[in-house]
Amino acid sequence: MHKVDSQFADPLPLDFYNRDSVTVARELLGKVLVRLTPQGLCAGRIVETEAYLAKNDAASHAYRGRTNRNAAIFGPPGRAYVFSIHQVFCVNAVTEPAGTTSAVLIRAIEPLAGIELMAKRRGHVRSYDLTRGPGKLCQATAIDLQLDGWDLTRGSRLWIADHPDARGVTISNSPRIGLGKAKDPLLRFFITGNQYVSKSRAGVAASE
DNA sequence: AAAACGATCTACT
DNA sequence: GTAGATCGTTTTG
Repeated sequence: MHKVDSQFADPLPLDFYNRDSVTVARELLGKVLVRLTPQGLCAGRIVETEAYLAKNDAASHAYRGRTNRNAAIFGPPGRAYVFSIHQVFCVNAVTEPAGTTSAVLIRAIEPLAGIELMAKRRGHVRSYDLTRGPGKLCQATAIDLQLDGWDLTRGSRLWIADHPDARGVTISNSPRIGLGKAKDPLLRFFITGNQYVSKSRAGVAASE
């Protein structure tokens, strides 16, 4: 088995996720998404997130009730919610206590480790396209439906850790992506100026 | 059983 | 900046 690089070894604890989605979405920026497979370890710094709220959030997958697909977001925090759409997968971190339906979508990461492996999975694309986008980062790190409901606090297969060189990040936010979402509150968060943040959707409201 | 719907991506101009 | 591909999941008849 591959030895986990000690700088990424400690998963964020349950308490980190057991808070409201907006707080978790903001604080996930700068953290490191870690994926361990038999092929090796991949890791990337989270640079873009999007919060989905428990109640009155028509954009949430849980808004119209529980189904087989969205069961994970009705469960406890600190788990992954993975779904497929348009031939790709997207990954969320479930937040707030079990029974609520909040989550944070991971929209982009900046590659830190296992870059060769990620590039192999993605095929030949320009470097900044490697993990810029929720579907792309899942392809690069081999996240699929097998990880739906996975416990992110276990520190195996898939987890999130502190950045080894913790430093302040400058955060901005902007409306959600997608049609009809323009009037939504500012629930998409990203690290200002990072090349792996979605282009053409630059932030509107600086904060922090 | 059929139809509709995207928390997307790529390839254009 | 936008059109079109594409398919698993959900909803409807």
